[in-house]
Order: sequence, then C-alpha cells, then structure tokens
Amino acid sequence: MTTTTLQDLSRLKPSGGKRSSKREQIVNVFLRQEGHLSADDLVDLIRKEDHRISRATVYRTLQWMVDAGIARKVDFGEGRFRFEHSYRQPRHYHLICKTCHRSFEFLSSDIEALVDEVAGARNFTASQSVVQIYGTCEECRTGRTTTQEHGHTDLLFARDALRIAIATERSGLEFYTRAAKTTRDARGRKIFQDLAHEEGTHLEKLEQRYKELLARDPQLESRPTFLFFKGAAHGLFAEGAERLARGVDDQQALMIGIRCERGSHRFFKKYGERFEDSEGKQIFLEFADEERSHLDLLVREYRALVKRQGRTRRSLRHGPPPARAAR
Amino acid sequence: MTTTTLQDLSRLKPSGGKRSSKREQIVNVFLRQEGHLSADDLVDLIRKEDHRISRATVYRTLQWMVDAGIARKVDFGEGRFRFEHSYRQPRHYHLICKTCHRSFEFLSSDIEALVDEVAGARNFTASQSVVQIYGTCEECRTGRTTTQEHGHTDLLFARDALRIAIATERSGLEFYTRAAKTTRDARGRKIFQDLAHEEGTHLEKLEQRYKELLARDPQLESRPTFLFFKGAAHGLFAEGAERLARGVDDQQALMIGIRCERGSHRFFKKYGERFEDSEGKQIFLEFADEERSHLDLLVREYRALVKRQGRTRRSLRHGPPPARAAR
DNA sequence: CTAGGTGCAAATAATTTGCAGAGGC
DNA sequence: GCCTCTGCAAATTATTTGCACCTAG
Repeated sequence: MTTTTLQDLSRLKPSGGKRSSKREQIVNVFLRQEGHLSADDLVDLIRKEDHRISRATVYRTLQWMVDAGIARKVDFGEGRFRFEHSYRQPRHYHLICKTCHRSFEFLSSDIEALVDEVAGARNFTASQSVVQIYGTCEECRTGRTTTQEHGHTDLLFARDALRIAIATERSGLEFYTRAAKTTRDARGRKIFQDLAHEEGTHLEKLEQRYKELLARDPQLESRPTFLFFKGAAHGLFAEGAERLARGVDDQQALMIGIRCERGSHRFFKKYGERFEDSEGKQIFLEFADEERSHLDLLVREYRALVKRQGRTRRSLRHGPPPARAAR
Repeated sequence: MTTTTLQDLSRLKPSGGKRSSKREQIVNVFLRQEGHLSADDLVDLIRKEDHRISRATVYRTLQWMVDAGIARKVDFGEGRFRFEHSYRQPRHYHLICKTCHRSFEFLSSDIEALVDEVAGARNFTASQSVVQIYGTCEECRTGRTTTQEHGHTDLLFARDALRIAIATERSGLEFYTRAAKTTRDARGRKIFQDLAHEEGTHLEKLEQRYKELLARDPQLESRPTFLFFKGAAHGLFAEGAERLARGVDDQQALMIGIRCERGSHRFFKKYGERFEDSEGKQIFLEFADEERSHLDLLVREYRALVKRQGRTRRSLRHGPPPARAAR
C-alpha cells in the first residue's frame, strides 16, 4: 500500500531513543511533507504548529532520522543540505532546475548498470551513487504550468515497472506461441505451449494490476516517465521472438528461451524487491519464482535434447557447447 | 600538445581585470597543481611561497577563475567546494573514495547518452550533469599501493579514444574487405575495395599515433580505463561485419555500410572536438571528414542501385524503403 | 533517579563583504 | 588620479556544541 508512511513509523524507529513529543512532532511534520526540505524549511513548518521548538532540536532530529533510516541527506550544491524521505526508492537520481530550484526524481536501471560497470572496471567498491542533471525545467522554460504535480514516486515506479513487465510478458507470450509453432519435437512443443499459456495468465494479472493503479490516480498514465530501462522497454523476450522469426532449430529456440527467461527472472526479482507497493511487490516476487521454474524447465529440456542429439551423433552440428549454455 | 596549460594562459584570461601580481601568483599555483583543491588547500600552497596573501583574495581569485573559465567548482559533498582545472574534459564524472577522500575521474559516453535521454524525456534542458560514485578505492580496500598515479586525463582520453578508433577502423576494414568479396555488382565491389583500402590507411595512422602516445608515458597502457563507450568498444563496424558474414544482398550491404559509416563519422567528430591533444584532435577531425565522404559515396551508390533495381522491377524484393534509408 | 531530550547561546567552518589603503596604468 | 586589487576584520550562513534544565521510564 502507498500509505505505509504513518502507520509503519514505529517500525522505522530505532530501538534506542526515548519517546519524546518534540521529536515525534518533528518527524511527523517531516513525513507529511513531499519533496526535498532543507533544515530551515522544516523549522518554518514546525514553527507554524509550535514556535517553541529550537533550530538545534530540528537539526538533531534530522540527524537522528538519517541514522534511523527515515530520512536521507541530499546535496544539490546549494551550500546546504536537503532531506528526503528514505522509504522512497533507495537509489534514485535527480533533475534539478537551476531556475525554480525544484528537483525531480527519476530512476534509471541503465545508468545504474553503467555506474556499476565503471566502478568495477576501476576496482572501486561503490556504496552509493549520485546523478544530478542540472538545467531548466519545462515550466521555467515555457512559462506555463504543465503537469502540476509529478505524482508520488512509488506510484510512478509501480506504473513503469508494470509497463515493462507487461511488455515482457507480451513478448514472452509471442515468443512461446511462435516457438510452439516452429518446434518439431513434440515434447518441446508441448513445453512451449504450456509456457505460452503461463505468460498469458501473467499478462492478464499484470494488466489487471495496472488498471488498479490507474484507478488510484486518474492522471497516472500521462505523467512523465520515472523509471528508465531501455533494455527491457520492449519486453525482454522481444529480441528472442525476432530471432525466432528469422528461423532457428529446436535447440536454438530453447537456448534463446533460456536466456530470455533468465533475464525475466532477474527483472522480476530485482524490481520486486524495489517495490514500495506491497501488492505489486508480491506479484513481482511470485512471478520471479515462476519465471525461475520456467527457466529450470527449459534448461532440463535443453539438456535432454542435447543428450538425444548426442546419441544420434548430430550433437556437433548446432549451437554453442551445452555445458556452458545450460549452467 | 599536452602542455597547453601555461602558455595559453593569456588566452584564457578574460579581457576585464587588471594585471596583478597576486592574482597571477594564485592562478599559477593553482594551475601547477593536479587534482581537486579546496580553497584552503590553495591558501596553504600559496602561503608556502608568499605568506602575505589573504584568504579573501584566494576566494576572490578562485571565483574569478571560475568566471573566466579557468577553473570549475565541484562539490563532493564534503561541506565545501573543491576546484579543478577546466581545460580538462568539460564533461567528466567522479569516483570518490570515502576513506582517503581522493577522487578519480572518468568519462562515459554511455552515461552521457542516457542522461541526455532522461532529460529529453522529461522536457528538461540540461546544462550540466554530475555523476559521482561514492565508495572505497582499491588502495584503501586492499591496503597496498596500486598504480601510483592515474596519469593525466588528457593522455588517458587520447589513449581510449584512439583504442576505440582503432577498433572501429579495424572492424571497418574487415567489413569492407568482406563486402568487396561478396558483392556481385562490379561497381559496388570497386567501391568497397577502395573503402577497405582507405580504412587500412586510417588504421595505420591511428596505430602510429597510439605508439607515439605510449612513448610519452610508458605505463599508459596499463592504466585503468578512463573513457567508457560500450557501443563502440569493439569497433563501430563490428556488428555490420557480423551481419555481412551471415549473408546479405548488395543492397543490404550498402545499407549496413551507410549506417556504420554514419556512426563512425559522428564518433570522429564528437571525440575530435573533445581532444585536448591537438595532434589527436586534428587526426580525428580529418577522419571525420573522410568518413563523411565515404558516407556520401555509399549513399550515392545505394541510390543508384535502387534506381537500377527499380528499372528491373525487382525493387520490392529486398530491404526497407529506400527513401528513408538513404536520407 | 537518571539517561537522554531540549532550549539557548556560543562555537565552528566555509565563504562573503565592507572598507580603507596599495598599486598599476 | 582613477580604478581595481588587496588585506583585514567583521558579517553571513548552515550547522554543531556546551551546558543547564527538563522529562519520560
């Protein structure tokens, strides 16, 4: 649920620390706010409710929240820090408007992957990465007000993750349907048919969930992209389906399926873990498991096929060495 | 030349402003330094030569240098700014060690492209981007001293750009050689042969230049990657050459050549502009022009081919619509 | 009762500014 | 001589700390 915020507060609090009205008050005001607050912003907000709160206490509470994992300190190069809720996407990046000083969040799996790669190449153990794009936002450039709010990041994350998942399942459905048609081996064909059916079920469930999300925020669909993930935008099986269309043999088809399914399993696992929305999370993690079992199924079939081919002495004709492939 | 620094100083200075020994002195000390200095570091350094310089003057001069485009202010989230020479790669990113507080630079065309894409998708006019990877560097993690220095960024940039260029020309050579063999049309074959020869010449020149660089810094080859550019790491023609190997007709071969050559031209142009090393820059820009004329040649040939095919009524058999393709 | 929370005021730390004097053109 | 640069000290800004007091457990 999106409204984890206030209820789960107790859970967020570290064991150490005394119950105190002031701290409680500051934390509550902070959590009620959207966006990125400076210590000063927070002081002003608190003083509206109770002007006998000292600036020092706010600073101390802010520090406490950071330690407790409730808040994250971010530096937009203004010469002071801002604070954001940290139950949000743990790893997100910012677009920062130099004119209105607002900042907008985004996520990019593509950039994350490249960052990891660079760190790896330099033998650097990365613990955190900051990506900030400075410039001018649309509103400041054109003058007119565009999409008033940008919506909650958790909803946007769910929307984009679901879109990718739907594209993946759709391409998976296409892939398996096509594979079922072209596979000559009866056993393999059956497997592909079953998998196609499974992907179809997944697809329906995801589309259902997507509709539910839209009901929560009618403008959700029109809001700008939050999560960028090029590699999967058209579905993780899209490329595989294409290759299939260009004609492959049974073994290659299995091989492609294995590779796609592995990607798909990873995708659902990784994104499932990042979901704020517990229902979405559950669906994703469940699918991750199922994709994993599809994967196992395909791998078993691949091995069986190779074995049979080996017996018929045709094992050397196609594909890469099975040992590596089926690992 | 790498030693642009001191000579071209006059050029860097903005017209306004008086000639003053203090400022001169501060600027000189700053430019002699490597790495990222804080205002305080600079004060200390200056005081070694002349301890009657006020902190305020250093701050003022630093600000002046930033305005003049000599220095760039960078924020590593330490609560104070650092300054780096700005004749360096205008757009580079940082790996920042949380233990030793040193920072290492890198460039990533891949990340740059993604950043541009995100900004575009959000209707954001990006003027600058910051990418900082925080973590622990190899030395701090393992204890032992590794590659003492990381070398000058301009040399590293030149090295990596040349490596990519060499890979590109090498793959180009392979592509054209192969294309020359498989093309049935005599005219087309001749063109591919000529282009293969040209790429061969380019390749030699680049390898020569690469050797010259190595002579300047014997350890250059062993230093870590500075410039990350996945898309081109194996040569811009590599994929094309592969597709060729899988068998295509004359028209498709031309088409692939056009696409690769376009990428190649863009690559040489873009990186040529970023070269600090004027000799490398010249080679790259010269090649950019030549690749451009290769491109034109291929496009003309493609059009001619399509026209001939149109006359023979076979135009509809292969490939995508020529109008779009040959734009 | 006592550890930890709180307010206030003073301390820091980085950077900027006002002002009077110095120096180049 | 004028205008800008410079040094010094004081101001500013964001944040932290010392200390005495207060309050929940």
